[in-house]
Amino acid sequence: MAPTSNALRSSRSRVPDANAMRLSETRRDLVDHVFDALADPTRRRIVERLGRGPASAGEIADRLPVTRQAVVKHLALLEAAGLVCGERDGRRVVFRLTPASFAEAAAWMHDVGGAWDRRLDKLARRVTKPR
Amino acid sequence: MAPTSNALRSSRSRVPDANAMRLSETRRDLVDHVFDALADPTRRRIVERLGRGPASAGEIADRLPVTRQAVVKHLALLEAAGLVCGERDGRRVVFRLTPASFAEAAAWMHDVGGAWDRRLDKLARRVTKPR
DNA sequence: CTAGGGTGCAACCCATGAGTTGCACAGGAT
DNA sequence: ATCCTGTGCAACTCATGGGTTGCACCCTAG
Repeated sequence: MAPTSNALRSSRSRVPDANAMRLSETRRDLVDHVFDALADPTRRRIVERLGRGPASAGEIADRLPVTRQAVVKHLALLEAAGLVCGERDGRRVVFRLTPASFAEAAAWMHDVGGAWDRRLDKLARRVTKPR
Repeated sequence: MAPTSNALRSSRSRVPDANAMRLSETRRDLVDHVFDALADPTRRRIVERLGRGPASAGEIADRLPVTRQAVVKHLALLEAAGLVCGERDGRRVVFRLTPASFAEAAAWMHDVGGAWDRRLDKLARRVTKPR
C-alpha cells in the first residue's frame, strides 16, 4: 500500500471547502481499505456472488476461473476490510456479506459527488475569472 | 489465468438468484472501470482534491507526494474511466470531476448491499421456518 | 523576438499482489 | 478403523502498473 503522506492537511487556514469534505483520517483509512478490497475484479465477483447468498471458498471458486486458494486469499482480504465474515459450520466455512463497510465507501462517493455538485456553480464563476 | 472449469457454465440450471442481480455485462464493465480508477489511493486523493474544485496536473502534484507525471498518468486513467474531464485553458489544462460514473459505482454497491439486505430477510424466514 | 513556466511523451525501474502448486490437517461418511 | 472432501498454510512465479527521469513541444509574457 501507499503511505500516502498526509501533508496536504498542512495547507493552512480557512479553507472553506474543508467543511464540505468531512473526511476524518480514520474514515479515510476505512474507505481506503474498502476500495483496496474492491479494487480487484475477482474480489468484486466474489462480493457479487456473496450478495446472492452465503457460500464457502470452494463453492465460490467453482464458479470463478481461479483456484480455491486464490479465493481464500481474497476472502481473507475482504474479511480484513470488514466486507465479509466467515463462520465455521462443521468442516465448512461459510462466508457472507457485511454491508456496513459498503455504506462507508458509498458515502465517500456521495460526499465527493455532492461536493462537486454544490461547488459547480461557484467554480464556474471562479474559473472564468483568472484570479 | 487458469483453465479451472469454465465448463460448468454448461451445467446451468435456473439460478433464481440471477434475477435478483440485474447487472448487465456493460454496466459491470463500467463499474469495473470506475473501481479500477478508484483503486489507487493517490487517485482517490486526486479525486478528493478535484472535489474541492478544478485544478491542473501541476497544481495537484504540488499538494501530493508524487511528481506531476504521475498525476498526469492518473488523470488520464481517471478521464478514461469518465470520472474527470480536462479542458484546455491557454497553456494550462484544467481538470474537473464528472460525477456520472460515481453514481454507477455507488449504485453497484447499493445493489450488492441491497441484495444482501433482501436475502437476509428471506434467509431469516427460511431458517426459522424449515419448510 | 527570446525566456520560461506548463504540458505531453517515452523509456525505464521496481515493488506489490494476484495466482499458482504442493502438502498437511480436520472432520464427516462408510 | 479408512476414505475423502473441504480447509489452511507456505513458498514460489510473474505480470501489472505506480512512480521516476529526461527531453521535446506549446503558449503566454516580457
